[in-house]
Amino acid sequence: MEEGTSKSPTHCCDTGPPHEDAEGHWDAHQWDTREDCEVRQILDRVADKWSLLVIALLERRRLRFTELRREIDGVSQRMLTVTLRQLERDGLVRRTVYPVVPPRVDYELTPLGSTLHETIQALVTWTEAHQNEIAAARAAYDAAQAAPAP
Amino acid sequence: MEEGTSKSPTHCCDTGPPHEDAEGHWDAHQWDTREDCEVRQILDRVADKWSLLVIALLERRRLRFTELRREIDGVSQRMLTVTLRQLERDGLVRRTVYPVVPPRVDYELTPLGSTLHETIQALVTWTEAHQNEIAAARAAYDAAQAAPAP
DNA sequence: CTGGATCCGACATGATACTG
DNA sequence: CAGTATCATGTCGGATCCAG
Repeated sequence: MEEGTSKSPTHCCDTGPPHEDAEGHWDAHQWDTREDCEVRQILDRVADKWSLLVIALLERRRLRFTELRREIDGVSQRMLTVTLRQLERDGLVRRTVYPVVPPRVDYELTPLGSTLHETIQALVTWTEAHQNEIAAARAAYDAAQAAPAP
Repeated sequence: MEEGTSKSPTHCCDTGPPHEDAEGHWDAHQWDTREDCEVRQILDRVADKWSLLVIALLERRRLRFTELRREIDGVSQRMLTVTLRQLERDGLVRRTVYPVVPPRVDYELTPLGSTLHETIQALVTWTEAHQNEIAAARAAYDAAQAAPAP
Protein backbone atom coordinates (compact mmCIF):
# COMPACT_ATOMS: atom_id res chain seq x y z
CA MET A 1 0.00 0.00 0.00
CA GLU A 2 1.12 3.49 -0.63
CA GLU A 3 -1.68 5.92 -0.02
CA GLY A 4 -5.18 6.08 1.33
CA THR A 5 -4.32 4.82 4.74
CA SER A 6 -3.13 7.94 6.47
CA LYS A 7 -3.06 10.85 4.14
CA SER A 8 -1.97 14.25 5.31
CA PRO A 9 -0.70 14.49 8.86
CA THR A 10 -3.93 16.02 10.05
CA HIS A 11 -3.64 15.95 13.77
CA CYS A 12 -6.80 13.96 14.21
CA CYS A 13 -8.64 12.55 17.17
CA ASP A 14 -10.39 9.90 15.10
CA THR A 15 -11.13 7.37 17.78
CA GLY A 16 -11.99 9.73 20.55
CA PRO A 17 -15.61 10.26 21.57
CA PRO A 18 -17.10 13.26 19.77
CA HIS A 19 -18.12 15.28 22.76
CA GLU A 20 -16.97 18.72 23.71
CA ASP A 21 -13.90 19.84 25.60
CA ALA A 22 -13.35 21.43 28.97
CA GLU A 23 -14.11 24.93 27.79
CA GLY A 24 -17.54 23.96 26.57
CA HIS A 25 -17.20 25.63 23.19
CA TRP A 26 -19.79 23.76 21.17
CA ASP A 27 -23.13 22.73 22.49
CA ALA A 28 -25.40 21.65 19.69
CA HIS A 29 -24.26 21.47 16.10
CA GLN A 30 -20.88 23.12 16.50
CA TRP A 31 -18.57 21.15 14.29
CA ASP A 32 -16.45 24.27 14.14
CA THR A 33 -13.17 22.87 15.23
CA ARG A 34 -13.69 19.19 15.55
CA GLU A 35 -14.27 18.88 11.83
CA ASP A 36 -10.68 17.81 11.51
CA CYS A 37 -11.80 14.42 12.70
CA GLU A 38 -14.45 12.50 10.85
CA VAL A 39 -15.80 15.30 8.76
CA ARG A 40 -12.41 16.06 7.36
CA GLN A 41 -11.90 12.47 6.29
CA ILE A 42 -15.20 12.26 4.51
CA LEU A 43 -14.66 15.61 2.95
CA ASP A 44 -11.27 14.57 1.68
CA ARG A 45 -12.76 11.44 0.26
CA VAL A 46 -15.60 13.25 -1.42
CA ALA A 47 -13.42 16.03 -2.67
CA ASP A 48 -10.66 14.09 -4.27
CA LYS A 49 -10.49 14.20 -7.97
CA TRP A 50 -12.47 11.08 -8.89
CA SER A 51 -14.61 9.88 -5.99
CA LEU A 52 -17.40 12.24 -6.81
CA LEU A 53 -17.53 11.07 -10.40
CA VAL A 54 -17.52 7.44 -9.41
CA ILE A 55 -20.31 7.95 -6.90
CA ALA A 56 -22.36 9.87 -9.39
CA LEU A 57 -21.96 7.25 -12.09
CA LEU A 58 -22.65 4.34 -9.78
CA GLU A 59 -25.74 6.09 -8.52
CA ARG A 60 -27.29 5.49 -11.91
CA ARG A 61 -26.35 1.85 -12.26
CA ARG A 62 -23.75 -0.72 -11.33
CA LEU A 63 -20.73 -0.66 -13.56
CA ARG A 64 -17.68 -2.73 -14.38
CA PHE A 65 -14.17 -1.47 -13.94
CA THR A 66 -13.61 -0.79 -17.61
CA GLU A 67 -16.99 0.84 -17.97
CA LEU A 68 -16.08 3.30 -15.26
CA ARG A 69 -12.72 3.82 -16.88
CA ARG A 70 -14.34 4.66 -20.17
CA GLU A 71 -17.03 6.88 -18.73
CA ILE A 72 -14.69 8.93 -16.62
CA ASP A 73 -12.23 9.37 -19.41
CA GLY A 74 -9.37 11.29 -17.86
CA VAL A 75 -8.72 8.81 -15.10
CA SER A 76 -5.75 6.46 -14.97
CA GLN A 77 -6.47 2.86 -14.12
CA ARG A 78 -4.26 3.32 -11.13
CA MET A 79 -6.27 6.15 -9.62
CA LEU A 80 -9.53 4.49 -10.46
CA THR A 81 -8.40 1.43 -8.55
CA VAL A 82 -7.23 3.47 -5.61
CA THR A 83 -10.42 5.49 -5.56
CA LEU A 84 -12.61 2.44 -5.70
CA ARG A 85 -10.65 0.77 -2.93
CA GLN A 86 -11.10 3.78 -0.69
CA LEU A 87 -14.81 3.98 -1.38
CA GLU A 88 -15.13 0.27 -0.79
CA ARG A 89 -13.28 0.50 2.49
CA ASP A 90 -15.57 3.25 3.67
CA GLY A 91 -18.58 1.13 2.84
CA LEU A 92 -19.78 3.47 0.14
CA VAL A 93 -19.24 1.12 -2.75
CA ARG A 94 -19.61 -2.63 -3.01
CA ARG A 95 -17.24 -4.67 -5.12
CA THR A 96 -18.38 -7.93 -6.64
CA VAL A 97 -15.94 -10.31 -8.28
CA TYR A 98 -17.15 -12.97 -10.67
CA PRO A 99 -14.83 -15.96 -10.92
CA VAL A 100 -14.95 -16.19 -14.67
CA VAL A 101 -12.25 -16.59 -17.24
CA PRO A 102 -11.96 -12.99 -18.30
CA PRO A 103 -12.14 -11.40 -14.87
CA ARG A 104 -15.32 -9.48 -14.26
CA VAL A 105 -15.78 -7.08 -11.38
CA ASP A 106 -18.86 -5.03 -10.73
CA TYR A 107 -19.10 -1.94 -8.62
CA GLU A 108 -22.25 -0.53 -7.17
CA LEU A 109 -23.26 2.02 -4.59
CA THR A 110 -24.25 0.76 -1.18
CA PRO A 111 -27.27 2.28 0.55
CA LEU A 112 -24.82 4.32 2.57
CA GLY A 113 -23.22 5.56 -0.61
CA SER A 114 -26.60 6.54 -1.94
CA THR A 115 -27.40 8.68 1.05
CA LEU A 116 -24.05 10.37 0.67
CA HIS A 117 -24.84 11.07 -2.94
CA GLU A 118 -28.07 12.70 -1.94
CA THR A 119 -26.29 14.81 0.62
CA ILE A 120 -23.73 15.98 -1.87
CA GLN A 121 -26.54 17.02 -4.13
CA ALA A 122 -27.16 19.86 -1.73
CA LEU A 123 -23.72 21.21 -2.39
CA VAL A 124 -24.16 20.78 -6.10
CA THR A 125 -27.43 22.60 -6.00
CA TRP A 126 -25.88 25.40 -4.00
CA THR A 127 -23.08 25.71 -6.49
CA GLU A 128 -25.43 25.83 -9.43
CA ALA A 129 -27.54 28.43 -7.69
CA HIS A 130 -24.63 30.69 -6.85
CA GLN A 131 -22.06 30.14 -9.54
CA ASN A 132 -22.99 33.43 -11.08
CA GLU A 133 -22.37 35.29 -7.86
CA ILE A 134 -19.06 33.55 -7.48
CA ALA A 135 -18.03 34.34 -11.01
CA ALA A 136 -18.99 37.97 -10.48
CA ALA A 137 -17.06 38.13 -7.23
CA ARG A 138 -14.01 36.72 -8.91
CA ALA A 139 -14.25 39.15 -11.76
CA ALA A 140 -14.58 42.04 -9.35
CA TYR A 141 -11.67 40.83 -7.28
CA ASP A 142 -9.43 40.32 -10.27
CA ALA A 143 -10.37 43.71 -11.63
CA ALA A 144 -9.54 45.36 -8.32
CA GLN A 145 -6.19 43.62 -8.36
CA ALA A 146 -5.41 44.85 -11.84
CA ALA A 147 -6.17 48.48 -10.99
CA PRO A 148 -5.20 49.15 -7.39
CA ALA A 149 -4.35 52.87 -7.64
CA PRO A 150 -5.56 54.64 -10.77
CA MET B 1 1.45 34.35 -7.03
CA GLU B 2 2.08 30.68 -6.92
CA GLU B 3 -1.13 28.82 -6.31
CA GLY B 4 -4.84 29.39 -6.08
CA THR B 5 -5.29 30.64 -9.58
CA SER B 6 -5.45 27.50 -11.64
CA LYS B 7 -4.90 24.47 -9.50
CA SER B 8 -4.87 21.03 -10.99
CA PRO B 9 -5.17 20.78 -14.77
CA THR B 10 -8.78 19.74 -14.54
CA HIS B 11 -9.98 19.90 -18.10
CA CYS B 12 -12.78 22.30 -17.31
CA CYS B 13 -15.45 23.98 -19.34
CA ASP B 14 -15.90 26.78 -16.84
CA THR B 15 -17.43 29.42 -19.03
CA GLY B 16 -19.66 27.22 -21.09
CA PRO B 17 -23.40 27.23 -20.53
CA PRO B 18 -24.43 24.41 -18.21
CA HIS B 19 -26.86 22.67 -20.49
CA GLU B 20 -26.70 19.11 -21.72
CA ASP B 21 -24.84 17.59 -24.63
CA ALA B 22 -25.92 15.99 -27.88
CA GLU B 23 -26.65 12.62 -26.35
CA GLY B 24 -29.12 14.09 -23.90
CA HIS B 25 -27.65 12.37 -20.87
CA TRP B 26 -28.84 14.62 -18.08
CA ASP B 27 -32.19 16.29 -17.94
CA ALA B 28 -32.91 17.61 -14.50
CA HIS B 29 -30.37 17.44 -11.70
CA GLN B 30 -27.74 15.35 -13.40
CA TRP B 31 -24.45 16.87 -12.40
CA ASP B 32 -22.94 13.46 -13.02
CA THR B 33 -20.21 14.39 -15.38
CA ARG B 34 -20.29 18.11 -15.59
CA GLU B 35 -19.24 18.41 -11.97
CA ASP B 36 -15.70 18.93 -13.14
CA CYS B 37 -16.70 22.49 -13.89
CA GLU B 38 -18.05 24.76 -11.19
CA VAL B 39 -18.83 22.12 -8.65
CA ARG B 40 -15.29 20.85 -8.75
CA GLN B 41 -13.92 24.29 -8.01
CA ILE B 42 -16.19 24.93 -5.08
CA LEU B 43 -15.56 21.48 -3.76
CA ASP B 44 -11.83 22.00 -3.96
CA ARG B 45 -12.17 25.27 -2.14
CA VAL B 46 -14.37 23.85 0.56
CA ALA B 47 -12.28 20.73 0.95
CA ASP B 48 -8.86 22.23 1.27
CA LYS B 49 -7.25 22.00 4.59
CA TRP B 50 -8.30 25.30 6.15
CA SER B 51 -11.22 26.87 4.29
CA LEU B 52 -13.77 24.92 6.21
CA LEU B 53 -12.31 26.00 9.52
CA VAL B 54 -12.18 29.61 8.49
CA ILE B 55 -15.77 29.58 7.30
CA ALA B 56 -16.93 27.90 10.46
CA LEU B 57 -15.15 30.37 12.69
CA LEU B 58 -16.25 33.41 10.75
CA GLU B 59 -19.80 32.16 10.87
CA ARG B 60 -19.79 32.88 14.56
CA ARG B 61 -18.27 36.33 14.40
CA ARG B 62 -15.91 38.53 12.46
CA LEU B 63 -12.28 37.97 13.32
CA ARG B 64 -8.91 39.56 12.81
CA PHE B 65 -6.06 37.82 11.09
CA THR B 66 -4.24 36.97 14.26
CA GLU B 67 -7.39 35.83 15.96
CA LEU B 68 -7.96 33.36 13.19
CA ARG B 69 -4.36 32.30 13.40
CA ARG B 70 -4.67 31.62 17.07
CA GLU B 71 -7.98 29.85 16.87
CA ILE B 72 -7.00 27.54 14.08
CA ASP B 73 -3.72 26.72 15.71
CA GLY B 74 -2.02 24.43 13.23
CA VAL B 75 -2.15 26.84 10.35
CA SER B 76 0.82 28.74 9.00
CA GLN B 77 0.34 32.42 8.32
CA ARG B 78 1.11 31.70 4.73
CA MET B 79 -1.72 29.25 4.23
CA LEU B 80 -4.08 31.37 6.25
CA THR B 81 -3.38 34.27 3.97
CA VAL B 82 -3.74 32.18 0.86
CA THR B 83 -6.95 30.62 2.12
CA LEU B 84 -8.46 33.96 3.02
CA ARG B 85 -7.53 35.39 -0.36
CA GLN B 86 -9.24 32.57 -2.15
CA LEU B 87 -12.35 32.87 -0.06
CA GLU B 88 -12.35 36.59 -0.59
CA ARG B 89 -11.97 36.19 -4.31
CA ASP B 90 -14.91 33.84 -4.43
CA GLY B 91 -17.04 36.34 -2.57
CA LEU B 92 -17.41 34.13 0.47
CA VAL B 93 -15.45 36.31 2.84
CA ARG B 94 -15.14 40.05 3.11
CA ARG B 95 -11.86 41.67 4.05
CA THR B 96 -11.84 45.02 5.80
CA VAL B 97 -8.65 46.99 6.27
CA TYR B 98 -8.42 49.71 8.86
CA PRO B 99 -5.80 52.36 8.06
CA VAL B 100 -4.36 52.47 11.54
CA VAL B 101 -0.81 52.40 12.76
CA PRO B 102 -0.64 48.78 13.71
CA PRO B 103 -2.44 47.33 10.71
CA ARG B 104 -5.81 45.91 11.52
CA VAL B 105 -7.73 43.65 9.16
CA ASP B 106 -11.08 42.11 9.85
CA TYR B 107 -12.56 39.15 8.10
CA GLU B 108 -16.20 38.24 8.02
CA LEU B 109 -18.49 35.93 6.15
CA THR B 110 -20.54 37.40 3.35
CA PRO B 111 -24.19 36.39 2.99
CA LEU B 112 -23.04 34.08 0.23
CA GLY B 113 -20.52 32.54 2.57
CA SER B 114 -23.20 32.01 5.15
CA THR B 115 -25.40 30.10 2.78
CA LEU B 116 -22.46 27.92 1.87
CA HIS B 117 -21.85 27.25 5.53
CA GLU B 118 -25.43 26.12 5.91
CA THR B 119 -25.11 23.86 2.94
CA ILE B 120 -21.99 22.26 4.27
CA GLN B 121 -23.81 21.57 7.50
CA ALA B 122 -25.74 18.94 5.60
CA LEU B 123 -22.56 17.08 4.90
CA VAL B 124 -21.44 17.46 8.49
CA THR B 125 -24.74 16.12 9.70
CA TRP B 126 -24.51 13.19 7.35
CA THR B 127 -21.03 12.40 8.55
CA GLU B 128 -22.03 12.52 12.19
CA ALA B 129 -25.00 10.31 11.47
CA HIS B 130 -23.01 7.69 9.62
CA GLN B 131 -19.54 7.78 11.06
CA ASN B 132 -20.24 4.60 12.96
CA GLU B 133 -21.21 2.77 9.80
CA ILE B 134 -18.11 4.02 8.11
CA ALA B 135 -15.90 2.99 10.97
CA ALA B 136 -17.50 -0.43 10.95
CA ALA B 137 -17.03 -0.78 7.23
CA ARG B 138 -13.39 0.13 7.52
CA ALA B 139 -12.84 -2.31 10.32
CA ALA B 140 -14.50 -5.07 8.32
CA TYR B 141 -12.49 -4.21 5.24
CA ASP B 142 -9.21 -4.12 7.08
CA ALA B 143 -9.99 -7.37 8.80
CA ALA B 144 -10.75 -9.02 5.48
CA GLN B 145 -7.47 -7.76 4.15
CA ALA B 146 -5.56 -9.18 7.08
CA ALA B 147 -7.03 -12.65 6.63
CA PRO B 148 -7.66 -13.27 2.94
CA ALA B 149 -7.12 -17.06 2.84
CA PRO B 150 -6.98 -18.80 6.24
C1' DC C 1 0.10 43.26 12.99
C1' DT C 2 -0.54 41.72 8.41
C1' DG C 3 1.22 39.51 4.69
C1' DG C 4 4.33 39.13 0.43
C1' DA C 5 8.44 36.22 -1.48
C1' DT C 6 11.42 32.09 -1.54
C1' DC C 7 13.13 27.74 -0.65
C1' DC C 8 12.02 22.96 0.01
C1' DG C 9 10.24 18.61 1.40
C1' DA C 10 6.22 15.52 1.34
C1' DC C 11 2.62 13.45 -0.90
C1' DA C 12 -0.73 12.60 -4.53
C1' DT C 13 -1.29 11.74 -9.21
C1' DG C 14 -0.03 10.16 -13.77
C1' DA C 15 2.65 7.20 -17.06
C1' DT C 16 4.34 2.92 -17.97
C1' DA C 17 5.29 -1.94 -17.70
C1' DC C 18 4.06 -6.35 -15.89
C1' DT C 19 0.73 -10.19 -14.07
C1' DG C 20 -3.25 -13.63 -13.35
C1' DC D 1 -10.26 -7.66 -18.05
C1' DA D 2 -8.68 -6.04 -13.81
C1' DG D 3 -5.52 -4.98 -11.49
C1' DT D 4 -0.28 -4.37 -9.08
C1' DA D 5 4.46 -2.36 -8.98
C1' DT D 6 7.69 1.07 -10.10
C1' DC D 7 9.19 5.46 -11.41
C1' DA D 8 8.67 10.42 -12.61
C1' DT D 9 6.66 14.80 -11.44
C1' DG D 10 3.77 18.63 -10.19
C1' DT D 11 1.49 20.84 -6.56
C1' DC D 12 0.52 21.85 -1.84
C1' DG D 13 1.79 23.18 2.42
C1' DG D 14 5.29 24.59 6.04
C1' DA D 15 9.36 27.27 7.49
C1' DT D 16 11.73 31.49 7.04
C1' DC D 17 12.99 35.97 5.90
C1' DC D 18 11.65 40.44 4.79
C1' DA D 19 8.47 44.69 4.41
C1' DG D 20 4.76 48.30 5.09
